[in-house]
Amino acid sequence: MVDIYFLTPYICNMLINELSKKTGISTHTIRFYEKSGLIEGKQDESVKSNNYFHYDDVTIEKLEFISDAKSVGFTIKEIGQIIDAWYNRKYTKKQKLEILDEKLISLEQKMREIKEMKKQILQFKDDVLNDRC
Amino acid sequence: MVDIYFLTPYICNMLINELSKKTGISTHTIRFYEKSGLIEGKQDESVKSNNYFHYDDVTIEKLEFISDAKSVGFTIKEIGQIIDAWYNRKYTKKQKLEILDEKLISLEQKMREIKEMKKQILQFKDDVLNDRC
DNA sequence: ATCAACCATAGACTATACTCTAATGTTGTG
DNA sequence: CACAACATTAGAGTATAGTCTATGGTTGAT
Repeated sequence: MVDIYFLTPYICNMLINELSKKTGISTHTIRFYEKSGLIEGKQDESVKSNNYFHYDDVTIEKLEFISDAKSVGFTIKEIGQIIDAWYNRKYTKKQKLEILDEKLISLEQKMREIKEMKKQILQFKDDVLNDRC
Repeated sequence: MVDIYFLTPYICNMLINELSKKTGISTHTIRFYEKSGLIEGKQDESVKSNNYFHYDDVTIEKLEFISDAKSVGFTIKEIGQIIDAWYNRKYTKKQKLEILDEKLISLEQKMREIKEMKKQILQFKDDVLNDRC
Protein backbone atom coordinates (compact mmCIF):
# COMPACT_ATOMS: atom_id res chain seq x y z
CA MET A 1 0.00 0.00 0.00
CA VAL A 2 1.45 3.32 -1.12
CA ASP A 3 1.17 6.22 1.26
CA ILE A 4 -0.87 8.83 -0.58
CA TYR A 5 0.92 11.68 1.16
CA PHE A 6 4.08 10.95 -0.77
CA LEU A 7 2.19 11.35 -4.01
CA THR A 8 0.32 14.61 -3.41
CA PRO A 9 1.63 18.14 -3.08
CA TYR A 10 -0.73 18.52 -0.12
CA ILE A 11 0.82 18.67 3.30
CA CYS A 12 -2.57 18.56 4.86
CA ASN A 13 -5.97 17.74 3.47
CA MET A 14 -9.07 19.20 4.97
CA LEU A 15 -12.69 19.78 4.19
CA ILE A 16 -14.34 23.19 4.27
CA ASN A 17 -15.50 22.99 7.87
CA GLU A 18 -12.00 22.46 9.19
CA LEU A 19 -10.66 25.21 6.95
CA SER A 20 -13.32 27.52 8.33
CA LYS A 21 -12.39 26.70 11.92
CA LYS A 22 -8.68 27.18 11.26
CA THR A 23 -9.11 30.58 9.64
CA GLY A 24 -12.16 31.98 11.43
CA ILE A 25 -13.80 32.60 8.05
CA SER A 26 -17.29 31.20 7.57
CA THR A 27 -17.88 28.35 5.11
CA HIS A 28 -20.24 30.67 3.24
CA THR A 29 -17.54 33.27 2.78
CA ILE A 30 -14.94 30.63 1.86
CA ARG A 31 -17.29 29.35 -0.86
CA PHE A 32 -17.83 32.94 -1.99
CA TYR A 33 -14.05 33.41 -2.24
CA GLU A 34 -13.77 30.16 -4.16
CA LYS A 35 -16.48 31.25 -6.62
CA SER A 36 -14.60 34.56 -6.93
CA GLY A 37 -11.45 32.68 -7.92
CA LEU A 38 -9.32 33.56 -4.90
CA ILE A 39 -8.87 30.02 -3.65
CA GLU A 40 -9.35 26.59 -5.11
CA GLY A 41 -10.17 23.24 -3.53
CA LYS A 42 -9.64 19.91 -5.23
CA GLN A 43 -12.04 17.04 -5.60
CA ASP A 44 -10.68 13.54 -5.07
CA GLU A 45 -11.09 11.77 -8.41
CA SER A 46 -10.74 8.34 -6.83
CA VAL A 47 -13.79 8.86 -4.64
CA LYS A 48 -16.99 8.53 -6.63
CA SER A 49 -19.50 8.62 -3.77
CA ASN A 50 -19.17 12.35 -3.07
CA ASN A 51 -18.00 15.59 -4.57
CA TYR A 52 -16.36 17.07 -1.50
CA PHE A 53 -13.65 19.66 -1.97
CA HIS A 54 -10.30 19.27 -0.24
CA TYR A 55 -8.08 22.15 0.82
CA ASP A 56 -4.37 22.32 1.67
CA ASP A 57 -2.24 24.48 3.97
CA VAL A 58 -1.50 26.97 1.19
CA THR A 59 -5.22 27.75 1.16
CA ILE A 60 -4.97 28.72 4.84
CA GLU A 61 -2.11 31.09 3.98
CA LYS A 62 -4.13 32.53 1.12
CA LEU A 63 -7.16 33.10 3.36
CA GLU A 64 -4.99 34.86 5.94
CA PHE A 65 -3.54 37.00 3.19
CA ILE A 66 -7.08 37.80 2.00
CA SER A 67 -8.11 38.85 5.51
CA ASP A 68 -5.16 41.22 5.83
CA ALA A 69 -5.72 42.64 2.38
CA LYS A 70 -9.43 43.21 2.91
CA SER A 71 -8.78 44.87 6.26
CA VAL A 72 -6.59 47.52 4.63
CA GLY A 73 -9.04 48.24 1.86
CA PHE A 74 -8.10 46.01 -1.07
CA THR A 75 -11.00 44.71 -3.14
CA ILE A 76 -11.61 41.08 -4.08
CA LYS A 77 -10.55 41.96 -7.62
CA GLU A 78 -7.22 43.43 -6.48
CA ILE A 79 -6.57 40.51 -4.17
CA GLY A 80 -7.30 38.15 -7.04
CA GLN A 81 -4.69 39.93 -9.17
CA ILE A 82 -2.06 39.48 -6.49
CA ILE A 83 -2.83 35.82 -5.95
CA ASP A 84 -2.86 35.20 -9.70
CA ALA A 85 0.43 37.01 -10.12
CA TRP A 86 1.90 34.71 -7.54
CA TYR A 87 0.25 31.41 -8.35
CA ASN A 88 -1.37 31.47 -11.72
CA ARG A 89 0.08 30.53 -15.07
CA LYS A 90 -2.06 32.97 -17.03
CA TYR A 91 0.53 35.75 -16.72
CA THR A 92 4.06 35.97 -18.05
CA LYS A 93 6.91 36.49 -15.61
CA LYS A 94 7.10 40.14 -16.66
CA GLN A 95 3.39 40.71 -16.14
CA LYS A 96 3.51 39.07 -12.72
CA LEU A 97 6.32 41.33 -11.56
CA GLU A 98 4.49 44.38 -12.89
CA ILE A 99 1.33 43.53 -10.96
CA LEU A 100 3.24 42.80 -7.77
CA ASP A 101 5.21 46.05 -8.05
CA GLU A 102 2.00 47.97 -8.63
CA LYS A 103 0.54 46.50 -5.45
CA LEU A 104 3.70 47.33 -3.50
CA ILE A 105 3.17 50.93 -4.56
CA SER A 106 -0.44 50.77 -3.31
CA LEU A 107 0.87 49.47 0.00
CA GLU A 108 3.34 52.36 0.29
CA GLN A 109 0.49 54.77 -0.44
CA LYS A 110 -1.72 53.18 2.21
CA MET A 111 1.15 53.35 4.66
CA ARG A 112 1.43 57.09 4.06
CA GLU A 113 -2.32 57.50 4.49
CA ILE A 114 -2.22 55.65 7.79
CA LYS A 115 0.64 57.82 9.04
CA GLU A 116 -1.27 60.94 8.03
CA MET A 117 -4.42 59.71 9.78
CA LYS A 118 -2.45 58.88 12.89
CA LYS A 119 -0.97 62.37 12.95
CA GLN A 120 -4.41 63.88 12.60
CA ILE A 121 -6.03 61.72 15.27
CA LEU A 122 -3.21 62.62 17.66
CA GLN A 123 -3.97 66.24 16.85
CA PHE A 124 -7.69 65.61 17.49
CA LYS A 125 -6.76 64.14 20.89
CA ASP A 126 -4.71 67.20 21.63
CA ASP A 127 -7.62 69.43 20.63
CA VAL A 128 -9.98 67.49 22.91
CA LEU A 129 -7.53 67.53 25.84
CA ASN A 130 -7.06 71.29 25.53
CA ASP A 131 -10.76 71.99 25.02
CA ARG A 132 -10.26 73.36 21.55
CA CYS A 133 -13.32 71.41 20.33
CA MET B 1 -20.49 98.28 7.23
CA VAL B 2 -19.16 95.42 9.31
CA ASP B 3 -16.96 92.90 7.52
CA ILE B 4 -18.82 89.61 7.83
CA TYR B 5 -15.57 87.66 7.86
CA PHE B 6 -14.74 88.98 11.31
CA LEU B 7 -18.01 87.59 12.59
CA THR B 8 -17.94 84.07 11.17
CA PRO B 9 -15.66 81.14 11.94
CA TYR B 10 -15.36 80.54 8.21
CA ILE B 11 -12.06 81.30 6.57
CA CYS B 12 -13.47 80.58 3.16
CA ASN B 13 -16.98 80.13 1.90
CA MET B 14 -17.71 77.96 -1.06
CA LEU B 15 -20.55 76.15 -2.74
CA ILE B 16 -20.60 72.42 -3.44
CA ASN B 17 -19.15 72.66 -6.95
CA GLU B 18 -16.01 74.43 -5.76
CA LEU B 19 -15.67 72.00 -2.86
CA SER B 20 -15.93 69.15 -5.34
CA LYS B 21 -13.21 70.62 -7.57
CA LYS B 22 -10.89 71.28 -4.64
CA THR B 23 -11.18 67.75 -3.26
CA GLY B 24 -11.73 65.68 -6.38
CA ILE B 25 -14.85 64.18 -4.81
CA SER B 26 -18.06 64.35 -6.87
CA THR B 27 -20.92 66.55 -5.71
CA HIS B 28 -23.07 63.40 -5.51
CA THR B 29 -20.64 61.77 -3.13
CA ILE B 30 -20.24 64.96 -1.08
CA ARG B 31 -24.03 65.10 -0.67
CA PHE B 32 -24.01 61.42 0.26
CA TYR B 33 -21.38 62.14 2.94
CA GLU B 34 -23.43 65.07 4.18
CA LYS B 35 -26.55 62.90 4.46
CA SER B 36 -24.38 60.34 6.29
CA GLY B 37 -23.43 63.00 8.83
CA LEU B 38 -19.72 63.21 8.00
CA ILE B 39 -19.73 66.83 6.90
CA GLU B 40 -22.08 69.75 7.26
CA GLY B 41 -22.70 72.82 5.16
CA LYS B 42 -24.47 75.91 6.36
CA GLN B 43 -27.27 77.84 4.72
CA ASP B 44 -27.05 81.61 4.74
CA GLU B 45 -30.05 82.77 6.78
CA SER B 46 -29.85 86.28 5.39
CA VAL B 47 -30.37 85.07 1.83
CA LYS B 48 -34.01 84.18 1.23
CA SER B 49 -33.88 83.62 -2.52
CA ASN B 50 -32.05 80.31 -2.37
CA ASN B 51 -31.20 77.45 -0.06
CA TYR B 52 -27.60 76.90 -1.16
CA PHE B 53 -25.23 75.25 1.28
CA HIS B 54 -21.90 76.88 2.07
CA TYR B 55 -18.78 75.00 3.05
CA ASP B 56 -15.59 76.11 4.81
CA ASP B 57 -11.94 75.04 4.71
CA VAL B 58 -12.44 72.61 7.59
CA THR B 59 -14.80 70.68 5.31
CA ILE B 60 -11.95 70.28 2.80
CA GLU B 61 -9.77 68.87 5.58
CA LYS B 62 -12.56 66.54 6.63
CA LEU B 63 -13.06 65.29 3.07
CA GLU B 64 -9.33 64.66 2.70
CA PHE B 65 -9.40 62.76 5.97
CA ILE B 66 -12.39 60.74 4.72
CA SER B 67 -10.52 59.85 1.51
CA ASP B 68 -7.50 58.60 3.45
CA ALA B 69 -9.66 56.68 5.89
CA LYS B 70 -11.72 55.01 3.18
CA SER B 71 -8.60 54.07 1.26
CA VAL B 72 -7.27 52.08 4.22
CA GLY B 73 -10.53 50.29 4.86
CA PHE B 74 -12.45 52.35 7.39
CA THR B 75 -16.22 52.40 6.96
CA ILE B 76 -18.40 55.51 6.85
CA LYS B 77 -19.64 54.60 10.32
CA GLU B 78 -16.11 54.42 11.76
CA ILE B 79 -15.11 57.65 10.06
CA GLY B 80 -18.22 59.28 11.50
CA GLN B 81 -17.18 58.19 14.98
CA ILE B 82 -13.77 59.77 14.57
CA ILE B 83 -15.13 63.04 13.23
CA ASP B 84 -17.75 63.15 15.99
CA ALA B 85 -15.13 62.44 18.61
CA TRP B 86 -13.19 65.38 17.31
CA TYR B 87 -15.90 67.88 16.48
CA ASN B 88 -19.18 66.91 18.01
CA ARG B 89 -20.65 67.86 21.38
CA LYS B 90 -22.58 64.65 21.82
CA TYR B 91 -19.68 62.88 23.56
CA THR B 92 -17.99 63.63 26.87
CA LYS B 93 -14.27 64.38 26.88
CA LYS B 94 -13.61 60.88 28.26
CA GLN B 95 -15.71 59.20 25.55
CA LYS B 96 -13.98 61.20 22.83
CA LEU B 97 -10.54 60.12 24.00
CA GLU B 98 -11.69 56.50 24.23
CA ILE B 99 -12.95 56.52 20.65
CA LEU B 100 -9.82 58.21 19.33
CA ASP B 101 -7.55 55.76 21.19
CA GLU B 102 -9.56 52.85 19.82
CA LYS B 103 -9.03 54.15 16.28
CA LEU B 104 -5.31 54.63 16.90
CA ILE B 105 -5.19 50.93 17.83
CA SER B 106 -7.02 50.07 14.57
CA LEU B 107 -4.41 52.10 12.70
CA GLU B 108 -1.56 50.19 14.36
CA GLN B 109 -3.27 46.93 13.43
CA LYS B 110 -3.67 48.02 9.81
CA MET B 111 -0.03 49.08 9.72
CA ARG B 112 1.00 45.59 10.86
CA GLU B 113 -1.23 44.02 8.22
CA ILE B 114 0.30 46.21 5.52
CA LYS B 115 3.82 45.30 6.62
CA GLU B 116 2.87 41.61 6.60
CA MET B 117 1.39 41.94 3.12
CA LYS B 118 4.48 43.77 1.90
CA LYS B 119 6.68 40.97 3.21
CA GLN B 120 4.55 38.40 1.47
CA ILE B 121 4.42 40.21 -1.85
CA LEU B 122 8.21 40.60 -1.76
CA GLN B 123 8.34 36.83 -1.20
CA PHE B 124 5.95 36.31 -4.13
CA LYS B 125 8.27 38.41 -6.29
CA ASP B 126 11.18 36.28 -5.18
CA ASP B 127 9.22 33.12 -6.03
CA VAL B 128 8.41 34.47 -9.48
CA LEU B 129 12.01 35.57 -10.14
CA ASN B 130 13.34 32.16 -9.16
CA ASP B 131 10.65 30.24 -11.06
CA ARG B 132 9.22 28.68 -7.95
CA CYS B 133 5.67 29.39 -9.12
C1' DA C 1 -34.59 88.69 -21.06
C1' DT C 2 -32.24 84.65 -22.12
C1' DC C 3 -29.49 80.80 -21.25
C1' DA C 4 -25.71 78.12 -19.59
C1' DA C 5 -24.15 76.78 -15.40
C1' DC C 6 -25.11 76.32 -11.21
C1' DC C 7 -28.21 74.89 -6.86
C1' DA C 8 -31.68 71.60 -4.22
C1' DT C 9 -34.41 67.23 -3.10
C1' DA C 10 -36.18 62.64 -3.76
C1' DG C 11 -35.71 58.47 -5.14
C1' DA C 12 -34.19 54.78 -8.35
C1' DC C 13 -30.22 52.11 -9.70
C1' DT C 14 -25.65 49.74 -9.37
C1' DA C 15 -21.52 47.24 -7.62
C1' DT C 16 -19.33 44.90 -4.05
C1' DA C 17 -19.10 41.66 -0.61
C1' DC C 18 -21.09 39.00 1.82
C1' DT C 19 -24.96 36.05 4.29
C1' DC C 20 -28.67 33.06 4.38
C1' DT C 21 -32.09 29.53 2.89
C1' DA C 22 -33.65 25.56 0.59
C1' DA C 23 -33.19 21.32 -1.26
C1' DT C 24 -30.58 17.38 -1.38
C1' DG C 25 -26.84 14.01 -0.79
C1' DT C 26 -22.85 11.60 2.24
C1' DT C 27 -20.32 10.03 6.25
C1' DG C 28 -19.34 8.04 10.45
C1' DT C 29 -20.45 6.85 15.26
C1' DG C 30 -23.81 4.43 18.75
C1' DC D 1 -29.38 1.43 10.40
C1' DA D 2 -30.62 5.69 12.36
C1' DC D 3 -29.30 10.23 12.57
C1' DA D 4 -26.38 14.08 13.64
C1' DA D 5 -23.09 16.42 11.41
C1' DC D 6 -21.15 17.13 7.72
C1' DA D 7 -21.06 18.07 2.28
C1' DT D 8 -23.04 20.20 -2.35
C1' DT D 9 -25.49 23.76 -5.55
C1' DA D 10 -28.56 27.42 -6.74
C1' DG D 11 -30.40 31.33 -5.80
C1' DA D 12 -32.49 34.90 -2.77
C1' DG D 13 -31.61 38.56 0.55
C1' DT D 14 -28.85 42.25 2.98
C1' DA D 15 -25.58 46.07 4.01
C1' DT D 16 -22.55 49.41 2.39
C1' DA D 17 -21.19 52.96 -0.54
C1' DG D 18 -21.85 55.21 -3.90
C1' DT D 19 -23.96 56.87 -8.69
C1' DC D 20 -27.48 58.55 -11.58
C1' DT D 21 -31.89 60.64 -13.07
C1' DA D 22 -35.72 63.58 -12.78
C1' DT D 23 -37.67 67.72 -11.54
C1' DG D 24 -37.55 72.24 -10.51
C1' DG D 25 -35.50 76.59 -8.79
C1' DT D 26 -31.37 80.39 -8.89
C1' DT D 27 -27.48 83.06 -10.58
C1' DG D 28 -24.79 85.74 -13.47
C1' DA D 29 -22.83 87.06 -17.89
C1' DT D 30 -24.34 88.74 -22.54
